[in-house]
Parts: sequence; structure tokens; C-alpha cells
Amino acid sequence: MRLATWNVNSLKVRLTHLLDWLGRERPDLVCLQETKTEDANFPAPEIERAGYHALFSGQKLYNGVAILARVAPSDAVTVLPGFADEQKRVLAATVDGVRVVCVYVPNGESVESDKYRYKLAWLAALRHWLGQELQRHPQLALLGDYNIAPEERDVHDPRLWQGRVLFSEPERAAFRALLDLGLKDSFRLFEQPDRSFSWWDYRMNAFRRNLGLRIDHILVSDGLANRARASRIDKAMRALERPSDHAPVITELV
DNA sequence: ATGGCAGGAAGCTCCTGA
Repeated sequence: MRLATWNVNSLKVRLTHLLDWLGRERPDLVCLQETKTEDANFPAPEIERAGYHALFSGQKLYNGVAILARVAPSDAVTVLPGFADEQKRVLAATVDGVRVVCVYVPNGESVESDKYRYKLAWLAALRHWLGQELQRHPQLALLGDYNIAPEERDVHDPRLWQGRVLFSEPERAAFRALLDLGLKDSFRLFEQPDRSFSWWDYRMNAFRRNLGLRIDHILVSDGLANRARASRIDKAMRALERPSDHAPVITELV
């Protein structure tokens, strides 16, 4: 079973890239973030023609998440229980016996921002809910744009990013708190190239210079970790014309 | 160098992202 996550930064703009990529990689399951697409405008026919069922929870302008799966998903949830939120950032469903949770974690803007406090509160609510989900679903995967680089090796210049949003200690602590629930960072279960990142700023030729962060992750429960066989970042998608600023992350399970 | 680049909605500029 091949699991993937990709922040597409507008599904409308990235649809051709997505369909080409689905045909080439044939993932069994894909979590999308930043679809920026209202449900009424979701390109369900094109996705279905590519061989995928689609669940989606979107809104105009910002946010928006979707789950694409070759097997029909069931038991969908579109809200973070106990956390009133207008923003469409969560989608969970069961796919082929695996509980899949797709998240678009708030960016936070800066550590001084109200959005940063919202980010930390949101992450606390996610952790609380996931604790319950794991009790019910030992085979669980949490995929998405976490907007957190967990370790120094996930940041092109840790000294530059020290204390800043996406790499601040409270955010990294929130990430570790997710691991403490019994989740593993599937990318780090395998040997990886140095300076592996999943996001590069559009500006300053950041991609060409590989000035990136690894902020998109696939965490798997202990019940799934022993099925993991490989994980990688599909950096080539960031090199295309008119790319998303994020590259897809793919984890293979037996 | 708080710059730069991209998407969306609006409408010739602004907000947000990371």
C-alpha cells in the first residue's frame, strides 16, 4: 500500500500535475492540502476518471483538504472534535483497514502572532483527539502539511530558523507529543539523503539552492510501522513549470 | 535587505502563505 501526502497550493492550478503524477506513481492513497476549492467546485469527475474515490472538505480562498483513494473510504470525519474551527483543515476516513487522518496544520505566521497561538491550540486538540482515534484504530496514519520542521536536520539553516515559526521549540514539542502517542515518522525509518526537504520558498531561487524545510510528514502508528518498506520525497514535482511550493511525500507499506 | 514569489478575488491592490 502506497501512501502519499501533498500540499498542492491550489488544486485548480495543480490539477494537471496531480493527474499526471497519479498516473505515474499509482499511489493507493493521497492526502491533499491547500486545495483552496469549495466542495461544489471539486474536480471529482477528473479524479474519478483517474481511478480514485475522493473525499473533500474545502472552502473558498484558503485551506481545504482531500483524500483520494483507490478503494472507497468509509467513516469520514471533517472536524477536529472539541475544537470549534471555521477553517477546513482536517479529514479522516478508513481506507483498506487503515485509519487515515489528513491534516493541514495552521502556519502560525510568526511566534508573536495570534495565529501562532491558534496553531499550538489546534495541535493540542489534534493530539487529544488522535489519542482517542488510536484506541479505536491501531492501524493509523497521520499525513499532511504539519508546518513544523521537527529536527535540525530538517532545516537548511537551523541557526537562521532558531526560535522562528515552523521551527520554534513549542512547535517541535507539539510534534514530539504526537510521536509520544505511539506514532513514528515514516521518512526517518529509512536512510535518507542529507538535506532532504519537502518545501522550498518560491522566492530567492530557494529550490535551486535547496534552501528548504521538511514540514510535510507521514506518521504511522506502531501497528503500521512494521509494514513500512520505504519512504521518499518526490522532489521532481517541485522542479516542474508552475509547481506547488511543496513536494509530495510517499511511504510504502507491505 | 522584513526583500523576494505565487494564488485568489477583486478589479489595476491586497491578503495569506511558509
